[in-house]
Amino acid sequence: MSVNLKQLAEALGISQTTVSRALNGFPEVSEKTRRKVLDMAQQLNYSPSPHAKKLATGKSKTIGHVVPQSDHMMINPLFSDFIAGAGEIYSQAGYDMLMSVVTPDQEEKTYYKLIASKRVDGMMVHAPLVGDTRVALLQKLGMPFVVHGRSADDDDSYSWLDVNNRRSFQRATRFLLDLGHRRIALLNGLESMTFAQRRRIGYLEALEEHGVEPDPDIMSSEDMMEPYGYRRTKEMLALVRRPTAILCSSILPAMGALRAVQEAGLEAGEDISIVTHDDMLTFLSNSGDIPMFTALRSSIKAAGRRCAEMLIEAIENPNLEPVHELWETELVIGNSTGPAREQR
Amino acid sequence: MSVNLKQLAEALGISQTTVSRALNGFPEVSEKTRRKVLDMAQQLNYSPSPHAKKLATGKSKTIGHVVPQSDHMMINPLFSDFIAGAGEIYSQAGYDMLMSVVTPDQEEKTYYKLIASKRVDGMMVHAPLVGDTRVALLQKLGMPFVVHGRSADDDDSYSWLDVNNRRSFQRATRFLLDLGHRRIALLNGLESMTFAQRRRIGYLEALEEHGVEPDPDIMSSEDMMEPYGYRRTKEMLALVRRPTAILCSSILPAMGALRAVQEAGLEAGEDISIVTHDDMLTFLSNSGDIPMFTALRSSIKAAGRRCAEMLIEAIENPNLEPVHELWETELVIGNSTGPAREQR
DNA sequence: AACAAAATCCAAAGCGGTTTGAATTAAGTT
DNA sequence: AACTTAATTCAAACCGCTTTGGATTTTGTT
Repeated sequence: MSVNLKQLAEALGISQTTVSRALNGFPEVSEKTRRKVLDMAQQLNYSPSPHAKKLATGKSKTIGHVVPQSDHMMINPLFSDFIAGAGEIYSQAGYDMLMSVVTPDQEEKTYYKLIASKRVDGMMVHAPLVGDTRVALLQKLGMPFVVHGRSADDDDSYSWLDVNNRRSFQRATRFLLDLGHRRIALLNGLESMTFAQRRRIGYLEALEEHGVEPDPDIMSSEDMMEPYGYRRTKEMLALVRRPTAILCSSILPAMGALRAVQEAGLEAGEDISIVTHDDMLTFLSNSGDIPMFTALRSSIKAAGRRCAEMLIEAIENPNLEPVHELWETELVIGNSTGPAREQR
Repeated sequence: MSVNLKQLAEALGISQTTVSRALNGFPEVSEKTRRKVLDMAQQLNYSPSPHAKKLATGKSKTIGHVVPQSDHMMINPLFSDFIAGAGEIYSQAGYDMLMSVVTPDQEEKTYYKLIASKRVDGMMVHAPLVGDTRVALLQKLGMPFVVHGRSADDDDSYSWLDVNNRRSFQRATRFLLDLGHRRIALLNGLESMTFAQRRRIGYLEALEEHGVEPDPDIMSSEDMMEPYGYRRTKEMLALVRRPTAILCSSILPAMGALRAVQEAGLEAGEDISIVTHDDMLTFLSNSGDIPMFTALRSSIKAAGRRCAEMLIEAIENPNLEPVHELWETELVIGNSTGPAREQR
């Protein structure tokens, strides 16, 4: 059905060495021979054994993703979009994606093992935590990697791609302030994630610019799920001084918030405004002629694609400088915002 | 930092053969030597090279998932939960997960390649389509696989795990009929997927039992996304004879439906009932004291786990009979259903 | 003590590629 | 034609493990 190098070489009456070189585009083989080899390879349906190749070269043409089996990551619907983007690029570039789902306590060990056993040529790091140890580990082990997000503000010693979360939330908050809102709630993600921290900072900065005192009662930080948005919004609507606007960290809590608002007989964009960060999840699209939510948009799938490109680049050119990309979000006006209403 | 077999053997003053056998639990090595070998292996931090092992044994200890990069699969939020479940089991059993994101036209070729190159020991097949070719292909190639879902009703020649979709939707429909509903809408998933077909059949069977004529105007079949539920519900609410109940194929369109209902100033569970199939997505949990939706529940993550177990079982015992599991859903009563209201 | 059987252990040959160092051939000079 | 030099090609070693077939040692019998 298909042959190996040896058989191919025999069929051609040429040594394995030459055949191997011809196939791998080495310069020291004549074009004539190369043609012959390629033709015969095609004809005999030759395809090299990845295992043998990996053993011989020490490269695996594989990129590792280790996903902690906790309620914070896999839970994350962002995950599948990011993977879809990255996977697309991997396939095109001839890389395999190795995914390891592990309990958090196994995480570090898994990195070690994947790297020590040479099963991967590079690692993709998701959602860095505050004080994340993975970056240091990977640097120590000398493994190429790209971080989706950033650990610390000033660390440019590795490649990352991040959304300008601070600026993004600053803009959104300003936007609401400009509409006259003064009680602006923040439904943030878990602030153990660095991006959530940055978002809060941006939000606070904008409030301060406008001399608005932040109110802890209308700021929260939890896993970005629908019920969270619902519950917190319901609670806040019951406050004496309830917020006139809500800023959400993801479309899931935003949907929860909207549900609570509707259930209270209020109308989003009229009685209360909602702005959300929108990762453009394929299955929760905030589209339509006029989007349902006013949103800060940035495609997570596109981020996956770009991260994959960066990583492959880094693998194939080991001594490139680290690359950093800070993406700005798009502020898209939808139906969920309007001027602040008077409130007693 | 770490040694290979040869070095380990030298350190012990024993042949590689014996060391290898000791490590792999062969019987022809004395317990005394085995102990010595294991101790020294530990001490020298020996861990076998997976590449070399794969090359020598022909096994890869890897399970392949090929995900078509279309709007139907990756889109699918079910995906990440299923992966989380399966990945958990793989890790425990020492298997790697290889994920290939490909354009649909590359799909079949990808299966071929993964198998021909021995990169995988087994394949997981998701969401079979009507007239799916993957099963036949895998059978032809003699590769162990498990299907999450089923291709055809009577095909027991391979292992699958499926939810009893027909029965599930039959029950849900009966439940609504028993509450007095007669105009029951169906927001089905794409009927190119076999499970969606089965759901429709169950729905129709229940209607027929009660002598209710199905009405195509309130039956539809699309990708299971939020906007779909919203749009269709909005349309249907505008009908002269509008439905008094809606049966949804997933929690996403159900949320869309709920949004449309609330927006129309109606109350779910009072003015209109909603029942949905609930895959228990970790990020869209239909929980709480009383769940938001009355739902047919079946955990997709648990399915992932079980499928992984079945597949590993099949890989390690090649001549086992195919296994079939048909899971019943749990019918959980939530806030979204109630008796039918009179309608003019 | 002698011999067969059982228990251990080992050298070497794969698995299927890449790569080094040397040999052969072709092309270029004088 | 003789001699360099450059262009091709090759045999063999190597990557790190498994496994076959045989050799050696131990144990059990009579």
